[in-house]
Amino acid sequence: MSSSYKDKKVITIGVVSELTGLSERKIRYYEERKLVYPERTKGGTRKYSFLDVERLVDIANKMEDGMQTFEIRRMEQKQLKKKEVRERMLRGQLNAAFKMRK
Amino acid sequence: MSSSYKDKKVITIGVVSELTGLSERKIRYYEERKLVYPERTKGGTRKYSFLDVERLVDIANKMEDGMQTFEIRRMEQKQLKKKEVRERMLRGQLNAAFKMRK
DNA sequence: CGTGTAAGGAATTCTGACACG
DNA sequence: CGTGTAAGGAATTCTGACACG
Repeated sequence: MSSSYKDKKVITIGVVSELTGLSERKIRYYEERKLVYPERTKGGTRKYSFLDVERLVDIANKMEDGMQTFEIRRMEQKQLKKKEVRERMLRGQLNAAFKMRK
Repeated sequence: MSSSYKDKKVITIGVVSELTGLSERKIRYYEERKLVYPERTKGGTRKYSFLDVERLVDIANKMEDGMQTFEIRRMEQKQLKKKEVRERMLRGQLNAAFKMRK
C-alpha cells in the first residue's frame, strides 16, 4: 500500500543521530523500551527508516514534556487501536452502502 | 521545490551496494568518473540518497549495454540541457500568456 | 577502461557495565 | 528511569596500488 522510501530501513545510527539531534545512547535506549524497531545488517549494525526518524523526533518531544517511555508506548498503542476501530467502522459503512445499492 | 527524502544523503555504501547489487568498488569508481556525488560524514564516510541509488541502477544498465562511463556522463549532460531548454520555452510561453491577459 | 583484491589504517557501531539521580 | 561514559571488540569504510585485459 503505502510502501515508499520513507519505510526503507537504510540509515545508520550516526546519521539518525545527526538528523534528530538525539544521542546514539538515547536512540538505542528507545529501542530497548520498544519504541522503535530498526533492522540490522548481517554484521549487526542498526538501520533506520525516515519514518523511524520522524517517530524518534516525536518521541523526543514527548520526553521533553515529561512523559515516560512506557506512557509513550501505551499512547501509541491506543492511537493504533483507535485507528483500527475507525477503519473497521468505515469498512462496515461501505459494506452497508454497497448492499443497499444492489 | 522537489526536496524530499529522496534527495537526502543518508545511506552508506554498504547499504547502497545491497540495494543496487553493485560492488562497492564499482560504486566508488562511478564517483571517480563523475557520475554520482555522495556527501561525506566528518570522518569521510560516503553518504548517498535514494535518488543516487536510482541513478546507479540506471548507470549499471547503461554499462551492461556496453556504454562507457564518459558516454553516460555526456548523455546525462545532454538530457539536462534539453530539459533546461524545454523549461525556458515553457516559461517564455507562460510569460507571453500572462502579458496578453492584462 | 572497468573492476577485483589484498593491505593497513581510521571511522563507526555494538554490547554490557558502572554511575548518578 | 533516563542517559552519560569509558572499555574492548567487531564490522564498516577509506585510500592507494597492483593485476588483468
